[in-house]
Order: sequence, then structure tokens, then C-alpha cells
Amino acid sequence: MSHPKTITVDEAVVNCCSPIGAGALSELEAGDMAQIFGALSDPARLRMLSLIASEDEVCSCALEEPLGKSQPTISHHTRILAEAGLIAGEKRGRWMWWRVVPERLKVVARILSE
Amino acid sequence: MSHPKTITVDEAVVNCCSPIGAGALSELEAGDMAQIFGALSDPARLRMLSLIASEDEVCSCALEEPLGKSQPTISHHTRILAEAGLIAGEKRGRWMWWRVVPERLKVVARILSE
DNA sequence: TCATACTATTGACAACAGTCAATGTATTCA
DNA sequence: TGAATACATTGACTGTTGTCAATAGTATGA
Repeated sequence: MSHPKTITVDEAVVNCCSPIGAGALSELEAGDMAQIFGALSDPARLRMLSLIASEDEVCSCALEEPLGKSQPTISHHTRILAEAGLIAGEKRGRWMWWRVVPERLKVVARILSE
Repeated sequence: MSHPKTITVDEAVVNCCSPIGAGALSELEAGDMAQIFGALSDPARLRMLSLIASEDEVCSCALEEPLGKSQPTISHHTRILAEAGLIAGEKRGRWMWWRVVPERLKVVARILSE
């Protein structure tokens, strides 16, 4: 759609979120940012994210055991992290492989550090 | 209590939270981090934080109108932000004055950028 | 085509969170 | 002392969220 550039990440992922100290947030922007932080606001999802961030790629099937949650719960959480743009998944064969989106993490970090 | 040093912020505020990519998080650490992100996961609180961060100090009474929320709701949200260590308040006369805790924001940023 | 394996979706339920009216507490000022 | 003001707490209501069992979807391999 429109004019894709040479970057591989969606523009909306990076082109987002002014720093918290740069004047009052609009309701819209606050809502978008709240979604991201909401994705990070659950212990299971944070541990999941740290597991994925510690490897290049992690299979969904490799998350159930360390997190001690059922398969539907794992699927639920990966979905929320993905919708927030924090991880991205690719299906290969029967397996779903997840990796973090470092650009997105940096965006969130920048919100708080400027 | 114990031996206060020359820093003005509580140690627990800064001495917290290993980066997300540095190996699997413990359940305890994940819980602590989830509390912080939970405080940031509401649009009203984010707008509130941005209002406070844009000034040196902001009175509770100055938040009701721009946020369009009732006084108890404002009080509820400031409490949650304060419990997460993101803002600190001081009562002077009848007024409660809030300011951000920049060290805490930096801690959270570091979680995501390392 | 059938059986198996990995993931997603649905439905249900309990726990939690955001909101406000009513009330309580503390401070200022007459 | 009393009235007024700013904030906190309580209680109630509603909507959201985390969880899992059951089920559906999809890919692999015999």
C-alpha cells in the first residue's frame, strides 16, 4: 500500500509516539501508547518477551513449559504482544516462530527518555 | 531507615529491573516490572504524566479540568503513578504538588533499550 | 486419505480496573 | 469556632482481562 521504502518495518511501528515530556498528549496518542504499555503490563507477557529477546527466534511450543501456562493462554499472549508491534511471528511448517521487533522497543524507550 | 546516602531518590527506584534481553526474567522481577507498565497502561494516566512532565510541578487541582475526570478519579490515578515510582507528591498547604521522577523513567527506558 | 502435531478460536468464569457519588480528613481563613 | 477548600477513602457499578477446557483449523508424514 502506498510507497514502501527500503525499511523492512512498517512505518506505523516507528513513526509513533512523542516523548512524554513534550507537551500534553492527545487522547488518540495516549490511547495508542496505552495499548503498548498494556501489552507490557502482564508478568507472563514480560517473561515471554524476555525469553524471545534472549534468542533469535522462539517457537510458540517452547513457551508453554517455562511459563507454565496452557497453549491457548500462550497464543493469547503472543497475539497481544504482536498487536502492540513488540514481536513479529512467522509460520514455518507447523511451527510459529517469534522474534522481537527491536525498533519498536526503542520507540517505547524513547517515549520515556526524552 | 538503615544508611541513607547522598542520593535523594530511594534506591529501590533505581536499583531495579534488568533489561528485557538479558536472559529470562524471574517471576518476581516480572511482577515488579508489570506494575510499572500497568501504571503506564491507561490513557488518562499517560496524559496526566505528560501534563506533569511538561511543568516543574503540577497541583492535583490542575488536572481535573484538562483530563475531564472527577476528583476521586484523579486521586486514584495519581496514587497509582506514585506507587509505581513514576511521580512523587508533596503536600503544601491545601495543595498536593506532583512532579515526575526522571530517574524512574530512565530505568524503565533502559529495560527496553538494552 | 488418515492420523498426528502445532496453533488459533470460542465460550465461560473469576479477578481486576476505571469511574463517580457520597463521605471523611485536614488545612486555611474569617 | 465555623465555613470553605483541596484531597483521600469508601462503596457500588460496569467493563475489561487472564485463564483454561473444548473445539476448530492447518500442515506434515505415513
